Amino acid sequence: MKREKKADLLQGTLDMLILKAVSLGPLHGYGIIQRIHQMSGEMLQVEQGSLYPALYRIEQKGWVTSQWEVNETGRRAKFYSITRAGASQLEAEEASWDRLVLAIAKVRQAT
Amino acid sequence: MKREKKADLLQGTLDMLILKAVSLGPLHGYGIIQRIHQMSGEMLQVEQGSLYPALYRIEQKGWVTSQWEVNETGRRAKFYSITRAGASQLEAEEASWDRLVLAIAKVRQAT
DNA sequence: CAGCACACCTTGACATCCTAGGCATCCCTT
DNA sequence: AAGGGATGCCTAGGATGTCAAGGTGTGCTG
Repeated sequence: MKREKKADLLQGTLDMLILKAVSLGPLHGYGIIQRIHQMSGEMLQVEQGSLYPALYRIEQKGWVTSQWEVNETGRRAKFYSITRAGASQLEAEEASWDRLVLAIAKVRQAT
Repeated sequence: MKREKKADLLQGTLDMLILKAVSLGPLHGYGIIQRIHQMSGEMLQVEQGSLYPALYRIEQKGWVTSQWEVNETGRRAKFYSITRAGASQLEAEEASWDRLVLAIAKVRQAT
């Protein structure tokens, strides 16, 4: 089983992406994947095996809440909504991301 | 043992930082930590327990070579030099990083 | 009715990172 | 002279997050 080294997105960024996607309005898991894919201009592809554990994790931390509903096509799906705590977590992660991007930019511009 | 959630830098960025630091000239492990710290404007702090395994990994992949030398203060230290393969790996990782930063920026600007 | 998209979930493997140690040398201060 | 701190290397163990690969079921469409 040759493990191709993957790492599409870096560890730690997924929570931020999910929170961002959900912050635009309640959404179910499958839709979150699509929304992130679309928002990123088809650059980011979140795997289901990454998403569902992440959603569980995030819900445990109180950043989102979930409830089963029926979507517009008549299928049942678990809709996630962002909480107040989730919104501030999103802010914090975005700020942290900005700091990291800045720091790495500094390293890269060094001669 | 309460594990404080850390994750100073994201997984996957360390190799790039090390390669960048070494690309400016041969350097030993301890110095790499200091150089990254300094280049980042004191924002990034690489732990020794992260660095040395990473260096071993990177050397195995042929991206750096090492040899014991004596530095200007008379201490023996293992100096790492970047290889041709390491240089192109650095380029690839920087390009990949740019793509990720761009993709996440797109997600974040979505309304 | 076969196949695909939708929608959920779990398991196991894996890489990477951090904490927390250990070891040795040199220099500075007390 | 002793002690501590900085320099310099390393390892072991555990925590985490992601991915590949599987499984389940429903509804639509050709």
